[in-house]
Amino acid sequence: MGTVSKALELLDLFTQRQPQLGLSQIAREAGLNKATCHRLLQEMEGAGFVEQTGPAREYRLGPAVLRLAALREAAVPTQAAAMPALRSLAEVTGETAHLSRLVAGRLQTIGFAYGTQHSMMVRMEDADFLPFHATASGMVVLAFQPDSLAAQLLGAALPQLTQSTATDPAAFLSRLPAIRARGHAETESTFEPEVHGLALPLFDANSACLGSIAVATPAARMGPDQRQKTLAALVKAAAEITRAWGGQLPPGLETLWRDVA
Amino acid sequence: MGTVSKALELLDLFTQRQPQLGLSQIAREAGLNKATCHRLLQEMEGAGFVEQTGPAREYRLGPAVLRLAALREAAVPTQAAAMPALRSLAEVTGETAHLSRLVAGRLQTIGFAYGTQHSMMVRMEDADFLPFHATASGMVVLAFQPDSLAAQLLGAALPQLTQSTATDPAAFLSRLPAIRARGHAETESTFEPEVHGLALPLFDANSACLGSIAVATPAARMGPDQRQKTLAALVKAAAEITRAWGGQLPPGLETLWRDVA
DNA sequence: AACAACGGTTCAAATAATGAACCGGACATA
DNA sequence: TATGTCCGGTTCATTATTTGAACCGTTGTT
Repeated sequence: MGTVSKALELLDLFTQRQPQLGLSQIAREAGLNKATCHRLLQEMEGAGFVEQTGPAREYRLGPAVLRLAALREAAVPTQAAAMPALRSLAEVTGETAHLSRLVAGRLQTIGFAYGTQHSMMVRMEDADFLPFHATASGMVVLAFQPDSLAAQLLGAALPQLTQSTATDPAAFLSRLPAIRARGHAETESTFEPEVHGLALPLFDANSACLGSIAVATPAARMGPDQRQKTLAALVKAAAEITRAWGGQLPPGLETLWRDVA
Repeated sequence: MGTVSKALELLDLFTQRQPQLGLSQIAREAGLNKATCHRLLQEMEGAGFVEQTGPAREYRLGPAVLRLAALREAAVPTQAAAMPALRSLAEVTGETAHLSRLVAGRLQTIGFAYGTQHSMMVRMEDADFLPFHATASGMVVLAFQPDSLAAQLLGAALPQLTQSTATDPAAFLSRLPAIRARGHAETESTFEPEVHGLALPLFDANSACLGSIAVATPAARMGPDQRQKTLAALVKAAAEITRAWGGQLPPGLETLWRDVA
């Protein structure tokens, strides 16, 4: 792996929960030598991608990334184009809707919206990575990848997040064709107890699946009626976002979804 | 210069006007070998920082930057914290307000807002770099840097953008003390003909100037009354943003601004 | 006083980056 | 159709950079 990849991987260590990291911690988590990390961080600091804060000299993401994101959104308005459909989805279902897409082999949260009816909601965090094996989003995205790619993205070690989490990669992969045939993925309590997930795939212009749209519901509120309503709203939102992104549904899926709605 | 810096510099080539670039063009503009560029871009593509589009195989910024920007804003809500004051500034003055900050030795546009009264406005673009020598924002930021840093940031070659643009670095630098004493910078037709600029500095917790807030007005609309109104609104907005950012005005400036308003 | 963890630095050894030349294809010109 | 040019991409011997164990000074704890 080249130096540049190593440097960019360091940026992945920053999360909502750990927005600031010390040098030693970065080196530890990245599995790199402290001196190497220091040099890489120096270079990235010079470009404004990270900055050092306060007396503890911790590192955090720098202001240069704001410019890049603004340019990206201006060139390819992925998030902005999807938000109306996402908000409408949250409103109609009354639940938490979220959007994720495949970025460099991981599933990245792009946006989310809350419904307004209920006081108890499934909480989402922006800019997170979702585990493929424990979320409806991850499952549906994997289900619509070529088999070998799906196995590769899934990886070998599946952390057990709840009692219901799948932990055997082979068993997990064997369930993907059924998801593909159904056109959506459904989970309950695989990511967090009492959280129900329902996800549909999103496609690019070549009918390749590059993300998903999903609704997360407290399990107690998910019955047959709510499930039907959620599915119908998801189909509508998925079609709208795919259109907004200039995507193309793979053959068969359109009719499959039409029956649901 | 290290490999990482070279790679990150490639990202600077992408702008609003050139959101997509071919390999040869990137190599040319960056002054690097084509093979080197190709390898750097490959690595960045693997991390989702750039992606290749269509049959021409041009490169553009990738979706990974969105996550970083979201995290940055969550950790340090620079833009979000400043937008209310910026919008209010645009509304009160009726003109185009914009906010910029120093990032890796350049002045980067962070946000802007338009007034609503007029149909003719000075147009702004987000995520641009502003020239130090031809904008009120650039001048006021330089004026509040240590002398040696100001000279370094300014550089040696000052492109002549209009008839009124300053082109001699030494002469330009000699005017900075007066700007610092006045507490604001003013330009007319130095960046683009018939555009008047008025800018105030913004400060961090150590009273170091890290950016500016400015109002751009069509020269035809800028008279004594409008100028006074704009200055007063700028003082208010600058104080508000400095406070929101946890900044500290340098001694003397507060009283200086109080007289203006 | 002893210890551990921190951020940061050093320098010989190991490794990765570099770039001139090259390839095949697309396009324009003649 | 022949010729030339520019494109994205690749190759590989040469070169220069990256690497990491050991180190430094500081800080906070026991």
